[in-house]
Amino acid sequence: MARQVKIKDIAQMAGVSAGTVDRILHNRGNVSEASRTAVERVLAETGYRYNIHTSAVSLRKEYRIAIAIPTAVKGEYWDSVQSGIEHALDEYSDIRISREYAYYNQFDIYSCRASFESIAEGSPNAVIIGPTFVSETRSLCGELDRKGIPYAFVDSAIEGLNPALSFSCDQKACGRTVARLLHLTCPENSDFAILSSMRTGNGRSNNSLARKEGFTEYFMETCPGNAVMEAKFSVPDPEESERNVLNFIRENPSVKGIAVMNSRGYIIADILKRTGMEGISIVCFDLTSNNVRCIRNGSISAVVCQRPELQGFHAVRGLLRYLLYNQEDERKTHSMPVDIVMAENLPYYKEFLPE
Amino acid sequence: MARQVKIKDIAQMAGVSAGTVDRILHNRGNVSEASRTAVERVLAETGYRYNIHTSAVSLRKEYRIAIAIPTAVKGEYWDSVQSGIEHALDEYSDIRISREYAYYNQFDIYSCRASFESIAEGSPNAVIIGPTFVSETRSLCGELDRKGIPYAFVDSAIEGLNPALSFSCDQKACGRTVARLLHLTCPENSDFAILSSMRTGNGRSNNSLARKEGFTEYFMETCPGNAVMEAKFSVPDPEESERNVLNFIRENPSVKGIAVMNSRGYIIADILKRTGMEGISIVCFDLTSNNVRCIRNGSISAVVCQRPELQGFHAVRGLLRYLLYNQEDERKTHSMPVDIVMAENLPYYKEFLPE
DNA sequence: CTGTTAGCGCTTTCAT
DNA sequence: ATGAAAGCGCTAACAG
Repeated sequence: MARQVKIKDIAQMAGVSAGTVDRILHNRGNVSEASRTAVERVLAETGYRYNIHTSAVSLRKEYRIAIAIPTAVKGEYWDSVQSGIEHALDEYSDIRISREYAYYNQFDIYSCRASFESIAEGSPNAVIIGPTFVSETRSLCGELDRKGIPYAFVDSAIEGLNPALSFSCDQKACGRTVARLLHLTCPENSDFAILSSMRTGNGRSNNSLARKEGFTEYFMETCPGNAVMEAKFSVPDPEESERNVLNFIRENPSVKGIAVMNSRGYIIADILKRTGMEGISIVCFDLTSNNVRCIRNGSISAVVCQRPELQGFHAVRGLLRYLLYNQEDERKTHSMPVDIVMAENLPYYKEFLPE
Repeated sequence: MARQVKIKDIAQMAGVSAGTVDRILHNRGNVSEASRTAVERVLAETGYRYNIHTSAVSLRKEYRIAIAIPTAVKGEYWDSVQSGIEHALDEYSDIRISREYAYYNQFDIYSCRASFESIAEGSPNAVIIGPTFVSETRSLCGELDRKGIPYAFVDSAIEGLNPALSFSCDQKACGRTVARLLHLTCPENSDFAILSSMRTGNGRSNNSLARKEGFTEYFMETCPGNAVMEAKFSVPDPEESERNVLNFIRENPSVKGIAVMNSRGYIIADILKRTGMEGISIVCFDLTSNNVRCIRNGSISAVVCQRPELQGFHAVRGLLRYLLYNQEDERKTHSMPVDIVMAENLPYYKEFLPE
């Protein structure tokens, strides 16, 4: 069961005091080279791991963790991430942690800039970032690196930065999975289409790009004969969306499967449902409440999910471990599972069990 | 952030001592009705929740937890359950816990009886049970109830018993999900078959029954025109299996989809692969290493999983909370998510992230 | 029945 | 640079 050896034992074995061992364990300096090596040898020999609980008890510090993510709209993607964060905060509520959300509008680079600046000013102990805008993220992370504040990415990662932790799915694999599901849910010899929502801002769509890549790759390998088209719709302008979508479908009657590379599948599903179009399968991302509704009413065939809640949970958990125990040696980049949800398994889909 | 209020505060507010509050918190008796009500009022008012860490620190007790499950063969179902258990033991290694496995042969009721009897004799602090044989489980649980030892079920639950916790999937929903996947992966107008492995013992097949029910229900609702047949094969006798399976397929060429209501899909997949039969889709349960291999080589279309690892993990976690904090008020019966795994999302399928 | 008290193992001053 | 000692909040044994 390990954990029999305690700091006092280590101290005794190394011929120093508990205080010294603690200083070494936490790289707190003020130790002679001699003590350090002696203690480190004993540490290694005994495989010592210290007790989280007692540590947490005496560590009276309050940690402030800042969270910079797109505004969490109830029932949508970032809301799940936030639930995961809150869930973790609750699970670890015996450690004094305060959280501070700095939401930003994911379509507005200025709001992002403002949010990120406020974060840097607050000098929190750790930061969770949902990185939408690349350059903004870069400058925030630079600032944090300078201050020695650890940060974690959720949902996606920005290249060339050095987060303590990062969580995301292999987006190409997600795209392939969407392709497979669409392929399965359409009659043979269908053509397929990717419907993209036009973004107001320049956005990232980093994720969407990789998803498209995986998607088209799948069809090229599997049935190169079937066409994969592409069309656009607009989230803020429903009437225009409806016109565009219906036109596209009328002009391309061979298209029996539509992929939406984000969570907006319900918009298309609702249009088709409302206008009585049938026999077109829709697959998209994320179990938002709108998509749940559409899976239930049969207008969406399946959804691919990336455990947003678990990502939020583990971001907090990981940062805490980092702060409390200097456990930065762990694997930093976590590739989340890609979940498939359809009507049959929807009722049981949960990322958490307890509570 | 809660957790500012401590026992001493409660004690003061209720006009008693910390000891009394502790007694009340843990139903340890020896308290006057007056104190009890006073303290309980303050407790409710303040929303007090005590600190897990400090509690764990002073609670020096060693907990012994016994585990009675079918033998965990590497790479198979119960091995995953066991990983989850070990994972939890590791996560909570700051609490002194010792585990004792009492494996049994899930096809041999006598070995089960022996295992269960050894459990009862050991008087552990808590027990995790993989309940295969109904009457054996009943008598073990009766014994445990008598001794006041809490127990948790994993994988399935036996009716009429009173576990502190129980984890399982809605097996009917699993069956429907298998049906859906098979339906999707077969050409139109296929017929379908359930291949059942003949059991040596009388076994439970409680789970299989519910799975079949969901499966046939799906096809009755969705395409009553297509036949759903049934055939048998034998796990211990591969040659007989091969004869049976091949005969069945030759006699029923319209069958393009085969469901196996347990983890033995790879047996059928291997037979078809070896004999060069193509165009038959197989869907079964559980991500065992054999099934992983078959998904990779394309001989199994999809697999339905029930988070065995997470079940094991939460069984330990829940029992510990029960033991340490008397948190028996929680929801007892947990319905696990039903996961769908196919080639595209297989590489990322994990039940755990950390470590 | 109840209050008091001595730890649990770790962290953190504070002297030295 | 290092040891001694107090204290984190909770539990359990003991005295009353």
